[in-house]
Amino acid sequence: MTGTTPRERYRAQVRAEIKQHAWEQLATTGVAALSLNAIAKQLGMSGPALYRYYASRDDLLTDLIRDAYRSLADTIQAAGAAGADLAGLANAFRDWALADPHRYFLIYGTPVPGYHAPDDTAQISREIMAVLIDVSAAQLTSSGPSTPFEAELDRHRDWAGESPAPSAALSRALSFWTRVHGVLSLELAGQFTGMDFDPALLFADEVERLLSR
Amino acid sequence: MTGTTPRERYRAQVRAEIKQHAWEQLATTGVAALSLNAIAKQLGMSGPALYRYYASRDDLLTDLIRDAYRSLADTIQAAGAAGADLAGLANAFRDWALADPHRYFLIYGTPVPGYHAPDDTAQISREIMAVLIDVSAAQLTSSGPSTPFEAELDRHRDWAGESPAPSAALSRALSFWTRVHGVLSLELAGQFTGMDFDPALLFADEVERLLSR
DNA sequence: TGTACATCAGTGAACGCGCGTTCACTGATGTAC
DNA sequence: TGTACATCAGTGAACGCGCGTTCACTGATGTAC
Repeated sequence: MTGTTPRERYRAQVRAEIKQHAWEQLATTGVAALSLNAIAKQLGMSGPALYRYYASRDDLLTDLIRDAYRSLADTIQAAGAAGADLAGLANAFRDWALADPHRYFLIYGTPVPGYHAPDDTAQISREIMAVLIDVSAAQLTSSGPSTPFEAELDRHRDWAGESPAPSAALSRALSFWTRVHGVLSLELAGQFTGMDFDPALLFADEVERLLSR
Repeated sequence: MTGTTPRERYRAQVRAEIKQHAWEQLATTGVAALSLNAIAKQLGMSGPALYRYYASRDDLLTDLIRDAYRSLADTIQAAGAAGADLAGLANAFRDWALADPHRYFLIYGTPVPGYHAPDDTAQISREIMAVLIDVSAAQLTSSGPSTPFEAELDRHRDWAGESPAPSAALSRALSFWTRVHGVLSLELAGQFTGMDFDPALLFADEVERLLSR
């Protein structure tokens, strides 16, 4: 902490309050209806006052998205550092998503035409992927027969950075991501409503099959 | 066709034009910005004129959603009737989604708080699921060891209707759905941007592993 | 085939709303000497 | 410790916009005799 003045602390606190109300609004009315004026009203302030804290509506939205990414990356990295295997990572993922579905959809939901996510989220995305790859690599037992997709990954693996992981690990990390997202996003969207099985079991099933292949 | 009068034909045609422009607007500005006034302007009509064709904005949106569901169900049923196996169904799914990503997200995307899909879409959803279950059952070779999730499905299978399919088929149909959606939705949302592998191979890989388990 | 009437598509004005954002201003808080 | 000044949070008025929706009306199209 560089010497924080009272004013700086106050600013940070108000920004936090704005964000908190923004999340509530996101949950009740959706991302499209996120409104600076409405937040100001909830805070008991006039609309223009918020412009002391955010340059525009998009600026606030960007901050929310960045926070969501950062929070997810921290969660996954913590699980990885604690020695979690793929099943453990999956559970961390799921718990994080269930804790706040709107935050999950802010990252992985329907893209909003015209809105471009800030560049640094791509970096955070790679951080998450790096953990998935590491844990996948550690959990690989036999190399097994290489698939067409793994051959493809041998040719296109720049996105994995300098990772020395075999393409089987990259392939498994991608499968992990898509399977976790597949079950989670349908569950959070309520697509299983009316089928009263426990989504957690379907989720666990999908993750478990990542290994036995 | 019950005797269609010229007026009825005209009405149907204008409704179709409205929907067509609605889809274009959906693609360029997103579902939240779908606006009757804007569509009217594109059609060269005044705003209130559209109320001859749709009772409200939600009414139009509901019609779009219903059409999207119906189109997907028709596609899947046609593939099933043509004797497609799971890989064939998956390709039909993917082709349909790639043909119009916004239509896909209208069904499977981030739910809009406060908006409730029309009841008959649930029925169409079951039609789709019925095809997945049938094809899964036909393609089952050995019953194999029952999983915890299949045991769960033995207890909760009302959603599958009167289907005589074994729970292994239900389980496989659900895996099919979540895997297909997992890869497809991330691909369509542009989450693979920057990783230049071919998403089709990842997709095929995930579907293929449904069988070898 | 022609006339009288009913139906219905489309218009323009209007209402009330909330939005993002700008601007000139007030009043409180912090800083420098 | 006190005074002079700079900084900055917040206000209220205002602008322009587009939205969904209602309403009374015009004019064209179809129907019945």
